Amino acid sequence: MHKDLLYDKKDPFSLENYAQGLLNKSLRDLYGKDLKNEYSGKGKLGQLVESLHFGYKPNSNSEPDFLEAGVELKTTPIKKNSKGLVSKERLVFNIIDFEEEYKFSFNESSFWKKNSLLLLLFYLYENDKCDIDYIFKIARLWRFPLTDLKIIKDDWNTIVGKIKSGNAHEISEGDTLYLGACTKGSTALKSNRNQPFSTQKAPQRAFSLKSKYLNFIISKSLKGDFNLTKLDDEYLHFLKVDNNPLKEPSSGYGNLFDNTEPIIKNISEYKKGQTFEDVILEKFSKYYDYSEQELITEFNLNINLKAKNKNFVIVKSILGISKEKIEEFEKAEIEIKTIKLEATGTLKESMSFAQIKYKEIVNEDWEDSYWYNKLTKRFFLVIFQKDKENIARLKKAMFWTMPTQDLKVAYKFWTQTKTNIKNGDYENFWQLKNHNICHVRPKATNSLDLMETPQNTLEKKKSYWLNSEYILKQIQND
DNA sequence: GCATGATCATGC
DNA sequence: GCATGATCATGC
Repeated sequence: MHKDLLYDKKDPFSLENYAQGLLNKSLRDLYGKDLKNEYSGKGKLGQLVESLHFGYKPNSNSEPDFLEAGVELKTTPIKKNSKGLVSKERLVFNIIDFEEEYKFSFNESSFWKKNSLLLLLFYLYENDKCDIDYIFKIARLWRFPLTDLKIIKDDWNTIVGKIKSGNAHEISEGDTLYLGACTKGSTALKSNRNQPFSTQKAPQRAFSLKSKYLNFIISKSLKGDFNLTKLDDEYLHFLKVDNNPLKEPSSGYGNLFDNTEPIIKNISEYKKGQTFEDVILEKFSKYYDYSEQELITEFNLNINLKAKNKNFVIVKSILGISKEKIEEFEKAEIEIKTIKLEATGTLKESMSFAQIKYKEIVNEDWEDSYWYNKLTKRFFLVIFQKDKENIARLKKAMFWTMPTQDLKVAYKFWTQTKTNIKNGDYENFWQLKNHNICHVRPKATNSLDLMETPQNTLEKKKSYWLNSEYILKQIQND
C-alpha cells in the first residue's frame, strides 16, 4: 500500500499519530526485510524514517517536509544519564544562507518558514548499536510556546544582525540563548562561505536548538504532556508585530521541572523593543551598589556569607525566582559567574573551570571538547567590587560570550594542552604569564590529590582557567 | 607585586 | 568522596 494512504498528509495530528507507530520500536523491527545493506551505517536515520516509515523521498529544500501540513520532521537522539533521559546533542535545522536570510523578517525567514511546526522523533542512542536498531521513545508535534518564541525571535535577530554588519565570520553559538548558529560541515576550512557585507569568508552555520532546551521538551513529553501550543490570534499577532507588548496572557507551558521557574511568565512583561537580556539587566541595575549583606537583608535570605551557592541565591532573588532553578537560564545553558574586583578596580583571581580529564581530552575533537563547548556558551557575569571598607558591592551584571578571535587562541591553547598530555608532559602547560587568555593551573584538595593519565600514571589535578587580566578586559569592554 | 601553586569549605 | 567555587600562601 502507498504509505501516504496511512496518514493524512495535510493534517499535523494525523502525522503525529502515524509517527507514534514508531514508539518502542526500531526501524529494523518494522522494516527489517526492506532494509538494504547500503542503508546500514551512520548518521542517516532521519532520512531512513522519511523514506521507510513515511514513504517519501527526503528533501533539503526550504519548505517544510510535509508542505500541506506545514510540518517539519526532525529525528534526534536522547541518551540515558544519571538523571534519566536527556538530549544527546543540539537539534540542527537548515543551513543559514548568509546571502539571503538577512533580507527577510523573522516571520518570512527560512528558519520560520521551515520550522514553525515540528514533528519531533526522539530515539534512544546507545553506544554500540547500529542506527536502524535505535528505539524510538517520543514522537510529538512541537510548536514553540510564545514566551520561548520571543527569545528565539530575538536570537534570530542577533544572528541576522551579525550578517548585516558584515560579521558572519564572528558568529558564535554563545551569542544567543535558545536558537543557536552552530557550525556545520566537514572541516571549518572546506565549509567557508561568502557573506554579503564583508569580503571575509565565514564558516558555514546552521540554525540549531540548544541541547538543554530539548531537555525541556523531553521532560514535558515523558510526563505525558503533549499539548500543542495553539496558533491563536495572540501568536499570529506576535509574529506580525515586532516587539509589541501583548495584553492577553500567554498560554506558555508552565514549569517543566517542579523545581524550575521562568523569569518571564508572560511576554507582556517586555517593554517595547526589549530583549530578554535587556529585562534581566534592568532588574539587576536596580541593585547596583548594594552590598552582599544588604542584598541578603533586602530579600530576607537565610544564608551565610560563606555559603557556596550564595551568589546564585542572590541572583535568583534579584530575578524574582523562588524555586531552585531559572528556566530560561537552564534552557539557554547560560553559565553564571561571579567576579570580585578589588577596590582599585583590579582583578586578583583568574576564573577556574573544570579539572582537565587527562584520559578524555586526548580523544576529544575541538568542536566536541569540554573547552570549546564551555567557551561557546553565553555567560552571565555578576560583578562585585570591594569598597574602601572592603565590603563587596554589586557593581554590574552583563552577558558575555567569548569573541571568535579569542576562541582561536583558546583553540591553540587546547591543542597545546592536548599535545602535552599525549606526550606525557604535565609540567609545561600554558601559564598565566605566557599568553593572554587562558592557562592551566592546579586545582585539587591538596598536592596529593591525583588523577590517572593516558600513560596510566598519576598526576596532580589541574584545571582550565581564564586569565584574570583577560576577564578584566572583557568587563571593561562592555 | 605578582605568578603560580596549593588548599579550604561547601554541597551534591 | 570528590568536584567546584573561592581564596590563600609562597617565592621569585
